[in-house]
Amino acid sequence: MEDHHPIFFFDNYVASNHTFTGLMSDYSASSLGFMELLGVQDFCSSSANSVFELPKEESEDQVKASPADESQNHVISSSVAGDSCNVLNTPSTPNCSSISSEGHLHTEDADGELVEHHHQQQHTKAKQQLKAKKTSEKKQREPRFAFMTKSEVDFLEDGYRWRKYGQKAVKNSPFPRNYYRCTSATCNVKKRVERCFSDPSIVVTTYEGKHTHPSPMNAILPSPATAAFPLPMQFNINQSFNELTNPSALNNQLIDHAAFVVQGRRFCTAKMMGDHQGLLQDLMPSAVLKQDHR
DNA sequence: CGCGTTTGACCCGCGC
DNA sequence: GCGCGGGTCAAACGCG
Repeated sequence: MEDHHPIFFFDNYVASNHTFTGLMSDYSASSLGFMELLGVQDFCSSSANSVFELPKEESEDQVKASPADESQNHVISSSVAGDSCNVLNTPSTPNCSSISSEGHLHTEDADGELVEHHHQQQHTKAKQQLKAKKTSEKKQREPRFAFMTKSEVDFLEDGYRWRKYGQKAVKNSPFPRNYYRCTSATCNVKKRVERCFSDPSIVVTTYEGKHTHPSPMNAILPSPATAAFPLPMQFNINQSFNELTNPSALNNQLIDHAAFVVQGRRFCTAKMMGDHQGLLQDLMPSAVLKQDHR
């Protein structure tokens, strides 16, 4: 491993019992320039249905304030109050089992309108059934985990195979949001990728759900380097996602104490930093700590 | 031909 | 109720 020492900047840190929400920057210059993990946002909480999200405006503000272009020196300002983290009981996308159930309805419509009408009836009926089913089910969003990445490429390789299933324009942004699903048959993990409009160099990637299978690329990924970064817990980011989004993990300190290895570079959560490098030990909401070891 | 992407339509929740 | 915005579907299309 190279002997570069990551320098972390923490802004807008918001602490809660089980979660880390904040922005984290790694200023260690990478000769590869592959990417920099700028933020880690954990959308999971210890209570099952709650989802942590940064309100859009605030997260925009956080990133917006990058000062006059110091290439490597992307400082994220903090004008956000400590409660920038909302707890939402988000209703949404249940694991709907029969969205595509209308396929068998297609008939040879030789009878024109009649068949079409019949088709429509069945169609709407199916929809109503779907709706009834949906409303009766407890709406529950899968755990989500998002991070911001400084990268030139939108789609960051993470070891899994994804199929794009949608693209939407984002309000007030010239950059679209892309929706991906894991291609593995039994796996319903989703991934959302969008570029931050206020800083186009930043890519926001959001994962939702848990992989039910190992990464097909596990074998060729670099192993976490422990020597230069002696942290008790290190994850390869491709493997750690399941752990981070595993509900059982939420009850211990995996979330708070998480370190990532991305392309051989090391990242960790603020708590991890605090405990192991003497930084951020007495975190106040919205605390700002800037250390520059350049 | 199989698999992935594109893209317009549709669905749904939410705020007014 | 209506419009808006986000999320998803699925037919058409492209590519190897």
